[in-house]
This record gives sequence, structure tokens and C-alpha cells, in this order.
Amino acid sequence: MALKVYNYLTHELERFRPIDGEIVRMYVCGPTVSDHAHLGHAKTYVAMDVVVRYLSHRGFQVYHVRNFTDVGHSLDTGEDRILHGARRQGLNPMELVDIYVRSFLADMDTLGVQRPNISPRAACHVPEIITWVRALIEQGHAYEVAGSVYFSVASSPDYGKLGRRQLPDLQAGAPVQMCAEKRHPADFALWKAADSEQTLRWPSPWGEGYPGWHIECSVMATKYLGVPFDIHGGGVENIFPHNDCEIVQAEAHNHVPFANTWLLAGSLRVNGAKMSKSLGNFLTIRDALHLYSPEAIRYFVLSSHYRAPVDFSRDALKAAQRGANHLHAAVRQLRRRMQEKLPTEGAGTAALSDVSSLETYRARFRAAMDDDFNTPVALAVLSDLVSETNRMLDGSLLVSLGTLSTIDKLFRDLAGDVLGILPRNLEMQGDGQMVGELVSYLLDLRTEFRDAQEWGRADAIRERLEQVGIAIEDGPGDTTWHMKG
RNA sequence: GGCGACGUAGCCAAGUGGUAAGGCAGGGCUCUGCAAAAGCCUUAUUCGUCGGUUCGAUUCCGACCGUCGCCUCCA
Repeated sequence: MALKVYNYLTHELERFRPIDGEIVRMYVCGPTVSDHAHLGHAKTYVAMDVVVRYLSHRGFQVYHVRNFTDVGHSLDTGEDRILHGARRQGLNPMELVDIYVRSFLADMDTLGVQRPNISPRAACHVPEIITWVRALIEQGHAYEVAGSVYFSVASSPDYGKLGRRQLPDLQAGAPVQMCAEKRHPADFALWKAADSEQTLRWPSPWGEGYPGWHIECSVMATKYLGVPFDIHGGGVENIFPHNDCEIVQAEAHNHVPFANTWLLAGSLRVNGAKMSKSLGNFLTIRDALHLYSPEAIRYFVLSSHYRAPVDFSRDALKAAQRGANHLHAAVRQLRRRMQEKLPTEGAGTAALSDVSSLETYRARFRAAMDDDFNTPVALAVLSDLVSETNRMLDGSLLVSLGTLSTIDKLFRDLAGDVLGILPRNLEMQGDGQMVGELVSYLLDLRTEFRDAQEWGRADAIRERLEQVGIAIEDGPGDTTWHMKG
């Protein structure tokens, strides 16, 4: 079966074919690093991460570039976002950038978002940007006014093709402010003249200045991926103008298409309104991680389709946390059972049919993911697998080690490698050997109390362990424990 | 005003021209010292409203109502 993806450029579900056979070249618009990332970023980047993971799972070699915007992106007041943050915190602008680059990467690492091959920064590509801007002027696509350079949207009939905008519509739109220097209201800055406040500045043929927001993505994507490349990802809020500006300037400069497929993630909302810094209704990823596990946040994001907007709520996150725990409990039980089995035991033939029926889960999962990364259906397949696993483990039938490890492999591949909702240290009980020995001593003690029917003392141990994040479960015969998610 | 998306049980969320996946929450039962975990059963005559096409529509078409996003701050 073929992988089909929804391409925002054509608004159609298309069969996905990379330009270069096995290699997929992908660019994703990264964050402006002037603050901690919030759950909206988590939604977009977890969604894109699953795209990367699934492509890899399917045998493609993904070459992934995601930028950091560290200059040129201004607030609605016109002030550069990085300078604004640096001024408020009394830091050098690049110091601020370093802090939030590290913060972002730490958050993404915790969420299990795989790092891209390259994370280029705009400020490191000023020479390339200047070369591009000069070329665009020479080709009649851009013009200089008082040290700033603007892209002329009228020079390209294709402008607005991703966001489906027509120039007349833009002129009719109410909020468009005409900057006196621009020839057309939709013209956008490639290079901005630096005023005295602007400390992030570079010499250029047009005087001291700094790059505009959109040009970096075109320049860096072209530099590291070549053009055209396969996939351009990001969030829907950037369709217009950012993505359209990227396309128009890149195609004017390169004379070939920019990106073949555009995959854009829907926004995260809070009570129906978009979660964003300007509305002040955001929850940072690090704050969210105090309340929910990384797997719960991923589970929440993946429980709706990546293109759909998702409403954040405590109930939704709680439900996701429960769903993730449910999955983890089943896998934990499974692995416990595998450890109990002696390698020679249970090599019976009864398992053969089981194993082949288990492969249908893989096929169902793959069919769901092939259908434009339908993660809600993929999660439903995993839920079915969890139920079947639990039933098997609870039942009285002997299950072979082969069957157990086949199921474990399914969970590792699908829940672990593709969706990233199985923690790597699931079977590791605690932080180290000492914790393990202490807990097992306490459990021995509790067993003694239970045998003596001193329930109060036995329950007190359970409660204290609960308080430090260790859950215990009395099974038939023995008591097991694990760190709570 | 322009462009686009969406409205499915208490909540979240898939889906199909042939009679509604899955999750969470709720209810009942089993297991258990209690708990936790797990299992079994149970929870939408119905898919925003009204028309149309059809043997048959939640799914296609039209109108209407409602919600949301973008239209140069945003992942």
C-alpha cells in the first residue's frame, strides 16, 4: 500500500514519492527563540516528529532541517523579538538566544522529539542572505529604499499560492498597514536598515542592517536541502504570509519549485481560541511537564489528527495520561512475564497462529499511518492490541516466549519507535540499584506485616511509597512496583 | 469583505453510499485483607438544522445556523 499525504499546496491527498528515491529531504519552520516553548509548539513539533519517525519506519532516510529564528522577527510594535527579550532580561541578545535554544532543545528532548540533522540559525547565514537579496534586486524582484530592501510581490504572479491569496483581496483586507517605503502593501522586507536601537546588525551593500523574517527559511532550506526538496512542514498559522513569502522569494531566486509537499499542523487551542503568546493563554512545556508525563502530552497530541485543531483542557490531558498509563501497564506486564519464562520453556506450537494474527495489528497500524498519518486510528489499533495482550496475560493458557516477544516487538516498533509513547526505561525500576534494593526491602517488610494481618502498618508503607512516586500492585503471589508516569 | 477549516455520545476523537472505530469518564460483575492493576458486560435508532439526489446518506449536492483559523506578532 502506498503512503498518502495531504498536500496543502494542492489541497489534495497525494501519493508520496520522494524526489530521490529513498531519501526524504524535509524542512520544518522552527521557533523564534525569545522565550520558553509552550504546548502549541509541542503540538506542532510532536506532529512533525511522528511524520519523521514514520517515514524512517517505512524505510526512508530522512534528512531533516529545522531552523532557529534568532534575528529579524519583530513584534507588532516593530521591535525585534530577540532584542525585546534581551532588553527586558538585561542580557546580550545572543545570550538570550543561547538560553532559549537550550531550553527548546531540552523540552523537545524530554518530549521525545528527535533532533533534526541540522538546526541552522539565521544570524549565522547573513552572508548567504545578502547574496540572495542582491540577486533578487538584480532580477527585478526586489528594490531598495533608504537602506531597506523589499520583495516586490507584483513581480511574481504566483504570490500567495499556498495561502490562496490574490493581491486584490489583500488590498481590500482591513488591517493591512501601508508602510510608506513599500510600493505595494503586501511587499515584505528582505533586509531592514538598522536604527540606533538595533544591536543585531551587519554591514551590507545597503548600509548596516539585519535580515527580514522570511528570507532565512528560503536561504537555509535551499542551502542544506537543495531545491526542490520533498517536504516543508510547520504550523497552519504560518501559511500566510510567512510560508508564501518563503515560496515566492525562493522560486524567484532559484527558478525551480521550492518544496513539493507542504504538511502543516493545526493549532492548539484553549477554550476555542488559539494558544499563543499574544493572547497570554499559554502553558509552557516545562510547566506542563510538572503535571503530565511526556508520553501523556504526546498521546494527547496524537489522539487527534495532525491537521485538526485541538482544544487543550485538563480533562483531555488527564484522559491522555490515563491512556498512556494503560499502554505502559500492559507492556510492563508483558515484559515481566517474559523475564519469568525460562528460555527453554513454552516453545510449544500453539503460538504460531497467535503470531500470524498479531501481524494484522502491524498491518492495521500501517494502513492508518499510510492514510495521511492518521494517528487517532493508529492509537485505536494499539488499544486493541493492549486489550488482547492483557487478555492473553490474564488467561490461563500457556503463552510461549516467542509470542510474548513478538508482541513486545510490536509495541517497541509501533508505540515506541513510531509514536514515541513508550518510555525507554519502562522496565527499569527506578533510578538505580540502590533504589531497587531499598524498595524491595520495604516490600519485604510490608509482606511481613500483611502476613501478620497488620493492615495499618502495611498500608502505611504503601502510602509512603505512593508519596515518593512509587506505585505498587499486589499480584497473585508477589508484589510488583514501578515509578509512576 | 477575501481565503480556509470544522460542527459525531458526558468529554476527547476516527470513519464510511448500506445502517456508527478507539480512548477517558460513568454503571454492573470477577479477582482482592483493602487498594491498585487487569478481565468481562454496559453507555449514540444516531452523526448542527432544513431540503435535494438515491432502493438507501452521518457520508454526495444545495441552503441555513453555529464555532474557529489566516488576511504581515505567532508553531
